[in-house]
Amino acid sequence: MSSVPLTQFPRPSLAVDTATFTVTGRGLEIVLVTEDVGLALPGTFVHERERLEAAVLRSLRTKAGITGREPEQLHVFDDPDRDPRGWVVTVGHLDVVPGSVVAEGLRGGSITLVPVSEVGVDGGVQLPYDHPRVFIEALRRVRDAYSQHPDPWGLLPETFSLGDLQTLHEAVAGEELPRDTFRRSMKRQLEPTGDYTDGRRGRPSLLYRNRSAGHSHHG
Amino acid sequence: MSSVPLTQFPRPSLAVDTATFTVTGRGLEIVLVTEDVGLALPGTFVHERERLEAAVLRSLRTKAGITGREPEQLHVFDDPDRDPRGWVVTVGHLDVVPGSVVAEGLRGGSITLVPVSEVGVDGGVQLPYDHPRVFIEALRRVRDAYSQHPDPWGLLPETFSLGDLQTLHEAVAGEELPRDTFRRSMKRQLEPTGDYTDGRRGRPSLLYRNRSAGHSHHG
DNA sequence: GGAATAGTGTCTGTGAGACACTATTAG
DNA sequence: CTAATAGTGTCTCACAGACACTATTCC
Repeated sequence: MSSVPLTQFPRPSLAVDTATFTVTGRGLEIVLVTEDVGLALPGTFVHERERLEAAVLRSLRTKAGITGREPEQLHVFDDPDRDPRGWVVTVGHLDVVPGSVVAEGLRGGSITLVPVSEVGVDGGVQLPYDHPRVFIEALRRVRDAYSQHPDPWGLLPETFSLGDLQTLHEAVAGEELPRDTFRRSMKRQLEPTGDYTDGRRGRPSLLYRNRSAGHSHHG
Repeated sequence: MSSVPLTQFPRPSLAVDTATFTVTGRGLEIVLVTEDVGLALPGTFVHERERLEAAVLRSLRTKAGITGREPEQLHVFDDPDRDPRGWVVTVGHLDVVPGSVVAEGLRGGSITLVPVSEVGVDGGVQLPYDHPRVFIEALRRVRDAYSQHPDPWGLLPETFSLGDLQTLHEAVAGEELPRDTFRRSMKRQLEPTGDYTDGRRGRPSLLYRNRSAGHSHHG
């Protein structure tokens, strides 16, 4: 970067698009909003001197009526012809929120939840623009993170049983997981609280908490 | 993204910075150029309707005198105060090139090679701006890729011995690797040619080639 | 022969996956 | 009691790491 005045260079419009996931009784779902082109990832242009993360949170709040948590950058889409209105560079993002957070948006009718298995397939929902690539990369990252850590985005409450955890992981992975292997690999990363569940059917189960409270879905 | 005219939004300047690695007799090194602020990663502003990859290759060619190969996006740096000249958003990139490619730039005196172990340490080279973060993330990715694949960026010639490959991997990793484990894990991913080295000291070794010719340093 | 490099065989520990069994609760 | 869930023990397989040995070449 040299010392040429900045005004000498034409500048692109900068936008963000966000793949937001949540887990419901139906499994892993993605949050979509209705645009001119149909169902799409919520996005917005970045305001002057606004941070990308702030733009993501703003778009989730105003377009989807939900409170984002920790937007994570995925990839920059820079095809100069990707938007017919002009030169627009978009940064794809990822976020994961608990079901309670999307409830408001759902009541308001501003968002649509779609199971990830129905995105991009025949008879399912087709996303516009570069959104399919954002979706695919975001889904890959979420599944990667959950295959290595108990609860990278803190979807579960402070304490939880291994059964709760496995139900969550199976929703994210979209398939059943072997029970014994799952428990052994997860127990290493969890801290037993000494308390037990009760009131449920079957034998009460030990409650655990995450060993390292801080989130870290990197690596 | 709504249908509001694009001109309604202020736009940031868009730039790229690239951490380019190469392997020399001294090990893994990074390509730096001299700017007002001292040694820095080569970078440039993105021209109108130019792709990020094209801007990266252009900056490597004009500032470093080297031919880039496959720039890969790392991360967007969006702190509005990161550049005193105004609102500049930078996309950090990564590339890895063979030693032969940097030779021209070295003769021209436009670049400086610095061993990665001397970047960011006391008594070593301090990078300006966000460049330390680009460097660290880029180094992590290169080491990750080489710990899983034989030669993700094709630094070795078409055929090579396991000894050559191990020397390369030890340069990248910055540490010695266990010989037997290294060979067994790599042999699975390589195809023996049936030919042997000759003219070297010691027992001649089988030559291998990469099983899948195409590059893929993703995952 | 000695130094240097290449290649192989074997043992141990760890962890994944499969399978089976016991334990504790609700109804 | 049965159904349902939780928890444990054991076996096998694959692979990493350590170690030791043999093989082939240059000097």
